[in-house]
Amino acid sequence: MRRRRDLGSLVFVDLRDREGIVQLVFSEDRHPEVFAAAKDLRPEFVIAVKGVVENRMPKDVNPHMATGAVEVEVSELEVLAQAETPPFAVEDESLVSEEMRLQYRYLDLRRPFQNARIVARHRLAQRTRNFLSGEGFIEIETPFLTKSTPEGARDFLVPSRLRPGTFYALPQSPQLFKQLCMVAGFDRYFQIVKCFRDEDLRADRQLEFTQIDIELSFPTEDLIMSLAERLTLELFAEAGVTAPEEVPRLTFAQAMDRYGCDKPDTRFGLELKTVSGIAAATGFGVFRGALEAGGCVRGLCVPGQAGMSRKQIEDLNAVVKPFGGKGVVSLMRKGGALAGAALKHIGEGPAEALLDAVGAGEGDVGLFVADAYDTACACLSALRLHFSKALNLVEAGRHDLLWVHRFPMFEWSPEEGRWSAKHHPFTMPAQEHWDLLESDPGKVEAQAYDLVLDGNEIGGGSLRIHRADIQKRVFRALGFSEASAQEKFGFLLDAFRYGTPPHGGIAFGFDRLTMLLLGCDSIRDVIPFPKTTSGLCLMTGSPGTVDEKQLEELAISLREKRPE
RNA sequence: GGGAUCGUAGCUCAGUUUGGUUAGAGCGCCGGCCUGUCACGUCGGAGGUCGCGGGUUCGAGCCCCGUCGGUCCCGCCA
Repeated sequence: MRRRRDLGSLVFVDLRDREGIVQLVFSEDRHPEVFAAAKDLRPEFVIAVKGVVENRMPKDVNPHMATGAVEVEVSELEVLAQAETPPFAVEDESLVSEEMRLQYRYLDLRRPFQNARIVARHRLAQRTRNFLSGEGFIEIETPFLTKSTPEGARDFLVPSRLRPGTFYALPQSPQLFKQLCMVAGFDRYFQIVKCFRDEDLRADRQLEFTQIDIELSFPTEDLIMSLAERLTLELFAEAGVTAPEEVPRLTFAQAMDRYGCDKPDTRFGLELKTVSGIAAATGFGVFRGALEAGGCVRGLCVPGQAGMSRKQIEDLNAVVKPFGGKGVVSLMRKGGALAGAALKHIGEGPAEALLDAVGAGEGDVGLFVADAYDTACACLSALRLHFSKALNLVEAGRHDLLWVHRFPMFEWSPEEGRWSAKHHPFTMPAQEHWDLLESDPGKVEAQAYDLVLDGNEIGGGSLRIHRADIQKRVFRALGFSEASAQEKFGFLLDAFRYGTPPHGGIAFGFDRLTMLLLGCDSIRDVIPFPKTTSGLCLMTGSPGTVDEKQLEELAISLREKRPE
């Protein structure tokens, strides 16, 4: 039960279940035998009642309540379980810190709106299963206790008792197994499956999370994209969210050029422009320095913001700082004249040209960042998002889906002094770039694609390498020796020797997608029992220490963590 | 690994700027009254290691150092 309203010789009780609420009436006149017991009812008691469902008198109807026209006149009452006063009211309206919600997660989940999110998640999962089954995919389970692989995220390790000193790893994704399903002739595979990555958490990242994992044989990029789009639209429909009419495709290079980001939010403009040519013609040291170092000058126009205060402009530097930006140069057209702190260094003529280049008219401000291309992109992308929030530029109810594809195959890792796979090492390089694998790995494009929803990556995949010779060349480009490739992935290379269909697939971040479709701000809201950003479960207290006996059985001895 | 921010009653918060008598509010809780409530009303009451540890001071919720925990971000997350 939810709440009791005691009017003396008349007691009302709201009775709640998963479906909703109904009002019970305990009347001293009509049922004195149960009336006394009703006085002792308290919130969260579990009760069973018998009574007659009656229409309320017209004046007593509650129009705000789905069941407000009826009530149950109770003649028998049994208290199945009493309840202590909960630490917070089990009501949608009660304000509770997330710490409390996570500590008493079962009470938080009991709240109708939170309960509904978990039910909605179930519906999305079921819709996924039905859709993919209908498309001829079969759900195949893959192991959680598997082998640690290099590349990618940190693994969670599970010690083996039967072979002391050895460890299983929990899968970062079922990637290798789904490819082996293709080798095994399953043709179309899917799975709604937990993945484990021992990395730092965020509002949209958990240590364990759920993917909709899909793989098929004899694919093309178009085939996979079209399948993924149809699945996504099914899920939009299930969630009751209006889907966008088209799903445009951008190459990675185009996305960086226009938005400075590989998962752009396209629901608002503020597109980026490169103005290096104009900037080079000025004597401005900030511009010259960046250009001489091989960088660029890029900018964007924020309409109608020429009136920003000096402090607001100053604060923009703080927006770009976390992304390695040194600062933002701003120019305004205000009252027919130019303004901006750097105007005197840039000069009126070049300033006009810069503002023209980003499309800034009267009342607008142009913001410019001079830096290495990647840094400039990151800073301007951050500025785009900053202004979209500050100026509320996203139209309510609008959702944009788009593909970003043809990612670079490799990115240079300065720490390790080698190339590393941007997607993963099993991604098929574009065929016309195979010759560059040895000569110029940085120019190789991958047949990989990400699906982006409102600036969030909700899915990503690729066509895979199905030929052992290409796979070996990619491993070599990544700096794996023949021996280490064989040791880590030998089973995959072996499998490829026995006839492997071309294959490819995609994986959706199911939690993240659910979060976005339900309009939640945190992935934790759609996960029944999530962990905090420091990886703790406040309800169970995990992770925890274990008995010496358990460690002994595993032949594990603990040692002090070495100071960094 | 780094940055920001928060931690005061069961819950949500004010009080910290400028150290000073007995730390407050709303909700909840407990008790009384109430026959049409549905955020019931009304009268009364209880309830505090100010996250924890140390320091400065005649005196610390308030200042300093450390630590634990929540949240957000950078790095990281193929």
